[in-house]
This record gives sequence, C-alpha cells and structure tokens, in this order.
Amino acid sequence: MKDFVCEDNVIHDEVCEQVTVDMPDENELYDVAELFKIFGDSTRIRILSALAQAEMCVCDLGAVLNMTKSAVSHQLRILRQAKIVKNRRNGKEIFYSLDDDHVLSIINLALEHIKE
Amino acid sequence: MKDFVCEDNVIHDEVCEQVTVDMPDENELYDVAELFKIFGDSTRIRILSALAQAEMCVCDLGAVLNMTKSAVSHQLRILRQAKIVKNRRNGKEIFYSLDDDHVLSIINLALEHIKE
DNA sequence: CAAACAGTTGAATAATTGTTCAACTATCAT
DNA sequence: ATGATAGTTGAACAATTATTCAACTGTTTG
Repeated sequence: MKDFVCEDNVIHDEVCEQVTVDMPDENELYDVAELFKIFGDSTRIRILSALAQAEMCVCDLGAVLNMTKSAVSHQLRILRQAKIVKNRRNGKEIFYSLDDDHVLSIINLALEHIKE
Repeated sequence: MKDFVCEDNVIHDEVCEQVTVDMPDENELYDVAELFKIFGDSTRIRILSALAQAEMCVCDLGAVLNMTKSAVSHQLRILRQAKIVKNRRNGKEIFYSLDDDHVLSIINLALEHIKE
C-alpha cells in the first residue's frame, strides 16, 4: 500500500503514534459497529420503538408496522441473535420484548441528537 | 397483504391501537436509522475514534488505520455530508475533526453496552 | 385426527454499499 | 513552469442485505 505516508513530519508522526496507541480495542470497535448496523435499519428501529411501549406478538407487530409476519420474523431473528430482544411463548403466540435497557438509552440519545 | 391479522382479540386490538398512536414520528425514526447506518461500519467508527483523540489530516488517518487515502476520503465524505465531521484546509493538508459532541456520547454509550 | 392460526425458515431477487483503481484538482517548493 | 505531495472523485467490482414467496413446524380447537 504505502499510499498513506505524509511527508516526513515529526509532529504528524508523534500524533499518529499517540492516537494509534490510545485507540480503543479493534474488536470492541468492530462489535460497536455491528451493534449500530443492527440499529441502522428503519424496520428494526420501528420494531424496537414498538416493543419499547409494550410486549407484543409477531402478528401485532406486523399490524402496527404494516408488514408481513415473515418480514417481521426475519428482523426479529436478527434482534434475537444480538440479544436485543427476548421472547416467550404463550400458546400459539410468541411475545417479544426488549432484552436490555441500554438499547433504549442509545436509541433515545440518537433521537435527541436528530431533533437537534 | 392482510397477512398480519391476529385472531379477533380485543386486548390485542387495544394494545395495537395504543402503540400505533404513541409511536414516534415515522420520519424521525427513519433519520435515526440513517444515523445508525453511518455508525454501522467499522471503518467509519475507527475514523471517529481516531478523530475523538486528535484533529488529523487524511494522510495521517490512513496511516493510523492502515488504509489508502482514497478509502479514507470516501468515508470522510459520508461523515461530512452527515455533519458528523468538519474540516479545515491548511496548505496542502485538510484537517478533519468531530463536528458534534453528541456523536461521541452515542458511541461511548454503545461501547459501554458492548463491554457489558 | 383435521383444520386453522401463529410463527419460522430457506431460496431468490433486488438494492445498497465499501474498497480499489485511475484520473483528476489544489497547493507548495524548486 | 515543473514536479511532488495531499486530497477528491467516478466507475467498476464484490459483498452484504431486506423483502417476498412458498413451504415448513408448533399449538390449539372442534
């Protein structure tokens, strides 16, 4: 590569070295990006917004968000695997709810940022 | 579609109606998802983590993150358009820095969540 | 048991997106 | 002006991904 070499400049070199040393762990940053990737879809954000208000079954989520059960279920699987939502079966229905309060804090902080 | 209709159930209907009414504005949720989409890439998160420590030029960012200037520049454009970073020219170099403190709060909150 | 409802799953499709490459602009030094 | 360095940009390619459709499992009820 060697594409990124600025002209020899001691100040730059020192800053770069310091920043490199102080960077958060690579894996942590990767995991944070993965978390944001999950939030970065309006369908999933709407699902989480709905679940923030009430525990709901797949069918009702579909009704509220105007989506097929299949589409909702696919997204719920992603949220489940990320441990962002949990579920419990009650007869034929499976009720979903948020698994974590942090999640809501992060989304609300972002909502505040959006509203300026 | 009509795929999402649960069996007639008054309780469900009432919950659905209430949740629907109390849902945040559709556009706000869309914008939040767009913001998260930007954070949902490890390259951009790493760029933001670096800029959180020091104002840096494109070249140095490339050195710290081990990426070509082109790849860095492409991502900076996205961050710039979202008003997440700002820049200033100094001779041949263009220095980038974070444009907003909220951004860092959101990322740090997510980092805490990751670390459990 | 059979029918009906709730939910999941896999394949297919379409759309989005991150990186590379090459060509370009802009600034500074000789 | 020429060359060198810093940065940007557009096209191309590969990879990821959200939704749809159809077929499936699981549960309840008649």
